[in-house]
Amino acid sequence: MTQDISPSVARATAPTFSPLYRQIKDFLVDCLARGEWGPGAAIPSEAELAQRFNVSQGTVRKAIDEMAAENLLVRRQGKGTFVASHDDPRSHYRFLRLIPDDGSMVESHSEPFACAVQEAAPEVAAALQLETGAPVIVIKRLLSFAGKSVIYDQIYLPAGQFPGLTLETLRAGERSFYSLLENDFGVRMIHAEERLRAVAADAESAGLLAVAEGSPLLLVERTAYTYGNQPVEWRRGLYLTTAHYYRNDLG
Amino acid sequence: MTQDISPSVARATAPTFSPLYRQIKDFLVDCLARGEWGPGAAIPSEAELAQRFNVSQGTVRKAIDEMAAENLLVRRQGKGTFVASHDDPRSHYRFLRLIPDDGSMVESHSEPFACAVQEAAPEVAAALQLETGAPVIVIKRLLSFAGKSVIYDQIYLPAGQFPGLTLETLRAGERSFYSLLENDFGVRMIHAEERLRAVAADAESAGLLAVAEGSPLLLVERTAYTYGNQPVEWRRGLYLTTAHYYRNDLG
DNA sequence: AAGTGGTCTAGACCACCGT
DNA sequence: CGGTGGTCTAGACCACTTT
Repeated sequence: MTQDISPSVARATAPTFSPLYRQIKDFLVDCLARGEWGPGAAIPSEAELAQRFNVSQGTVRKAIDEMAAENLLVRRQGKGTFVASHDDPRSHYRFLRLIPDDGSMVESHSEPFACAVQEAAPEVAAALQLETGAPVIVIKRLLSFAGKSVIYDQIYLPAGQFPGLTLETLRAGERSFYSLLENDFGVRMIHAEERLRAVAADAESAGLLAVAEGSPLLLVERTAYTYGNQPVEWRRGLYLTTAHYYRNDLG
Repeated sequence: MTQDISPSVARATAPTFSPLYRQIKDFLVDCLARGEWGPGAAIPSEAELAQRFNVSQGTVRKAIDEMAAENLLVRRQGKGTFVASHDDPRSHYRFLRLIPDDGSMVESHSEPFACAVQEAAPEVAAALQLETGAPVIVIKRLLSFAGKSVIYDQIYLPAGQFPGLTLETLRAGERSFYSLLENDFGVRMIHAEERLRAVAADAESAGLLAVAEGSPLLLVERTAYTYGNQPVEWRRGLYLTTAHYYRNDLG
C-alpha cells in the first residue's frame, strides 16, 4: 500500500507517488524556504522527526543525507543537524573560484564603491525574472587579493527584497556579501550558474583594474538562486587573469 | 569489536580503522583500477557482494551509493550495477562545457589535424608527473559547432600509455576522444581539473579560429585523471566565446 | 518466475559532544 | 551522563527487467 507522511492529505487521483524519504525531504525544504529555521539553527533530531512523521529513523536519515549533499544542511556528529549558512567558514569560498597562480591563500578584500537604484535593463530583468524597468539595486565593487585589484563586479538585486541596502551597510563589518544578505534580509543563496567568456577590457574596467584598454579579461556572468530556484542576484564580474586563474573541477 | 571485510588481513597495530562500507568501497575502486571489470561491464549484484564480504546488503549498498555519486558506477534498476563508461551518452558531455548562446543542441564535430611524439616541456611534464623531456604524444585538433570552429585543442598524453596512437586512429569512427582512450587503451578518465584565463589570440590560434590576432580567447588548461588520481592527459584549449559561453554550475 | 536494484523497518551498538 | 549523528543488521516488500 502506498504511504504518506501526512495521512490527512487527500491523495485523491494524484498520479504521482514519491517515496517516503522524498516527501520528508520536500517537507523539510519547504520549512527552510519559509524560514521556519534560520541559517545556522539546529533542526529537530532524526529521532524526533521519525516520530513526528511515523517513519523509521533510516527514512528520515536518507532525506537529510540528500539535503546535506546539496549543501542545504550540515551534519555535525554528536551535536545535531544545522541549516547551512554563509557565515560558516566552510561555505565561505564556495562561490569564489579565482585562485592566485602561486597557490597562496591570501585574504581577499572587497571594496564596494557605488550603490544605487536603477531601472532594470532587459538583460538584467530577464535574469531576475522581473519586468524591464523594474527597480533594481546596482552595486559596484572591486575585489583585491594581496592589495591588487583583480575583480570588478557589478551586482544587480531586486530592490523590493533588499530595502534599505546602502553603501554604508555594505562597507560596515567584515562579513561576506552573501552573509550580509542572509543576516540582514533573510535571503540565502543556495545555488548559482555562471557563464564565462573572454572579452576585451573597456575603458571603465581597464581603469579600475589598471590594465590597458582592450586587454583580455574573463567575463563571469552569474545568476544566483535562493530556495525554489528563485533568482535573486545577477552579477557581471570582470576578472583579471594574468596572475590568477578560475578553477573548475569536472567530476 | 572492530570488524574487517577480510579477516585474514593482519590488522596488527594499524591506527586507522575505516567503517565496513568504506573498506568495501576501497576494494571495489581497486577492482576498477586493476581493470577487473571493464567499462560498461556489470559488477556482481549487491546480494552476492554482501555474501562474499559477510556483511548485510545495506552495507554494500552504501559503498555502491557513494561510487555512483562519484560517477564511477551507474545503477540501473532491475538490471544491475555497471562500470561507468564514456561510451554512455549520459557521460558524453560531462567534460565539454561550451554552450551556444542560442541554447541550440547542435552536434559538435572534432577534426584532429596533427599527432606527433615530442619531448615534454617542463609545464607539460609537471602536469603529467613525468620527467622533463619524456616522450609525449601531442595532438592538435579543431572542434566546431554547426560548422564553425570554436575550440583549438592541443592535447598531451604520456607516450608510453598510448602505443600506436596515430592521426588515422583519431580520425576513424565517430566515438569521442575519451571513448577511444577507454576502448583502445584501457584508460578511463574519471576526473579533471580546469584552469581558465582570458588571453589574446596568437597568430596560430587566430588563424585556426578565424579571428584577428590579439582577439580575446578563453584559455582552458585541463589536467585529467584516471583511477588513483593519476594524471594521464593535459590539454590547452583556446575557446572562441563570441557566440558561445563556458557554463559552470556552483552547487 | 527469477533476479536485480529501491524502499522501509525495528532494533542494536558505536563515536562524539555537551553538561 | 544523556542526546546526537554514524554504522550495521536481518528481513520484508516493491518496482523494474529479463527469461
